[in-house]
Amino acid sequence: MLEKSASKTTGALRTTEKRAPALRQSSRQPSIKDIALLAHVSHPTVSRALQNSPLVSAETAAKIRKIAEDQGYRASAVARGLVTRHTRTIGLVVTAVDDPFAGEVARGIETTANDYHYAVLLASSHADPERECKVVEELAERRVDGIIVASPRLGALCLPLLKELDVPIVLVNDQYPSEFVHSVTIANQAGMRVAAEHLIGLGHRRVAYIGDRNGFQSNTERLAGYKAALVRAGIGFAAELAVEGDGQAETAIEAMHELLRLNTPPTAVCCYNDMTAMGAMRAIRSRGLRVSHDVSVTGFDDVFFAAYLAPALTTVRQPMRRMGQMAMENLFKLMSGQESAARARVEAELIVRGSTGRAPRQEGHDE
Amino acid sequence: MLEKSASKTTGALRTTEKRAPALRQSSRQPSIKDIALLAHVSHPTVSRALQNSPLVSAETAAKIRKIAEDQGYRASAVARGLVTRHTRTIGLVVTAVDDPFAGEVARGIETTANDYHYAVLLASSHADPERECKVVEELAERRVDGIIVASPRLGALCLPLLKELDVPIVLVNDQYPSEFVHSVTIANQAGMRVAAEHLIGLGHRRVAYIGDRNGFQSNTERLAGYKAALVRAGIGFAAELAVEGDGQAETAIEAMHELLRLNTPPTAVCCYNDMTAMGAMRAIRSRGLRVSHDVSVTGFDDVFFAAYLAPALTTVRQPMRRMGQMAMENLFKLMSGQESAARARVEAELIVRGSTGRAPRQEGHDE
DNA sequence: TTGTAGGCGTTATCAT
DNA sequence: ATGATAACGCCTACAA
Repeated sequence: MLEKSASKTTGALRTTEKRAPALRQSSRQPSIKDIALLAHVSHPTVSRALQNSPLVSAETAAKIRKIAEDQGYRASAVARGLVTRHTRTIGLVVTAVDDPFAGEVARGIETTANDYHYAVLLASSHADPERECKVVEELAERRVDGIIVASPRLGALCLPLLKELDVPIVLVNDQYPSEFVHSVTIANQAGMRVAAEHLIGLGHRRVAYIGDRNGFQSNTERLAGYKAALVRAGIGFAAELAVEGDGQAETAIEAMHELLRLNTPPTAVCCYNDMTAMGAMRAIRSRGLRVSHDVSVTGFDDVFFAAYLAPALTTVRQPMRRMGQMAMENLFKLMSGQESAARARVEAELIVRGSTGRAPRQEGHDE
Repeated sequence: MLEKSASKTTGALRTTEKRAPALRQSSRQPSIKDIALLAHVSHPTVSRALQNSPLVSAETAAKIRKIAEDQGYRASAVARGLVTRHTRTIGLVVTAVDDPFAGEVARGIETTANDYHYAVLLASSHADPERECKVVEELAERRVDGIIVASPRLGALCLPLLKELDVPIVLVNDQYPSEFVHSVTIANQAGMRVAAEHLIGLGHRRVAYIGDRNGFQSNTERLAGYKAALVRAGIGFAAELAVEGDGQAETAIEAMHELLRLNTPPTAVCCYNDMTAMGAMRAIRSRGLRVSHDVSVTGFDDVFFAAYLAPALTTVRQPMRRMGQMAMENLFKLMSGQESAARARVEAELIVRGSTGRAPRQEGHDE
């Protein structure tokens, strides 16, 4: 019968959730009709006047607007949305609001959305694919005009849902390879390869990688870039040098310690992102080693604090705000029926700072 | 006539904004009536079935739900909002999404809101009071059930608007002193005083302050706490030691340089927040001085990266997520008519780390 | 230039 | 247990 989860229906959900207390009914806001009554005109006339329609005489328009303002009239976007069939609202799904990457992307999106008088409905998935589906469904119920998903693990779970939804969707920086998905991505592989090559150029031969185990597409690509650089340099890939974190600083600490406990520890490490790099740097210091002098570190993203770390972090910059802006602009195109949008790709740029330096004299050389 | 800005009316705005391209009308989503037709029942019955009302027989309910799911039916929150008069949406106003403080508060809010099946509409003011009013108005039009304003400069501009709005509002960490405003704040003054006392206890006599010129209430209070500590220690307040940034790292660099150029530069500095402290630390290093050894630094907030700076930042911790949660819970109370909420106050806690140390031997002692 | 009459997709209030 | 009917506040014909 294929209906494994009948309880997952719309209405069913609501009853299982915590219930907020009953809402007080505040004294109703004035409606278009109230204004019409006061102005001795019909409701549509009020509607027209407030929309600056040329179909209403200047004087009546002025009178109406005056009354509307006096009454503190504020058109109901929900009523308007019901009839116009669009809400001038887009949904933004992020893994966590307080992630610096997501924050900057969100800023680009929000700013652009606002320029067009759109509002942003925020939802976090906390890297839980099930929850991600839930919030997307939620957004659909609220009839958002479009959705942007930033840095999700867009599991197989969600794909059919998204296809069924027929709401325009743009993905930022992590697309599940599929035709119908529009996305803005960065050159993950090339970016990480450049970072690794930079280290190799500094004489490093034992270069490690701390990844993200959440299964993001971006991690797969960055890891590939790292490997490519090693292989190309004739160094080859050593499995013991590729460990996994979760994109958070704290987890990276343990991952870095693990690397430093190896018989032949790395002299450099490429990190999935800046948060990871920050954790790695801390682990390095906590062992009495010096970042750059003893172990070089690279990050990815170039979040705002990267330049303020000591030493400042060498990292692969993503133009995050710009990517947010592009995502929003692509979404606008999609919403207006231009299927052209498709994939946009931005280039990554290596920013060399103090966290990377020449490889130290090797004492315990392997072989 | 008191209508200084007739053009500020609702409808008028929209025409001056950039216009997004016309939206395509996607093939309509199934409505409750469509389902009713297929199930050979009336619309209200469908509505009831989908809400798990006991007023509908188990079999019809099952049949209806099956059809609804097959059709990919998704109840329209906008239609529901029109009749129920609440949208299960709250508005969140922040100065900037990508600010780490705002981000963590937002996370607390979002998580709590979601527990109650509420959604969050995001709006940033970018510290522009005019824009702040605009977004609040915008939120009102969208008929949010409540509003949380985090760290705004709630100028006089907004106050009358907020009062008129009759939407429940909770402020986080920056309240304009007024009776009708509900807020969650931290003990700004006490917190900063403890930080300053910590430095004084370490032997520092030249203690500076880098504030925030945006005119936040929190800055006024923190500055007062700083002064109080100095006065109480018999050191007294020196105007030249109190300079202003804007809460961002970059501006703090210049502010710190200014302090270090003084004839008798400070040996310690209290910063308005962690971002400011981060900038100050960078300025200190760029002059060849060492943080802690030469100049001690304290922050405020304890954002996630504070512990990862080198040296780790001594700072006054705000339980940001918790504050977000409290704000949301207070808002729920307000929305349910309990006027009790009022002000909630949380305590600040000094977290001592490596960025503060004993005052250096003073060479050029004044007097 | 303005008014009248519908309808958007729900929930709510009556009936039956 | 179910079905008519009427809102909710706005917009959009179409008619005057």
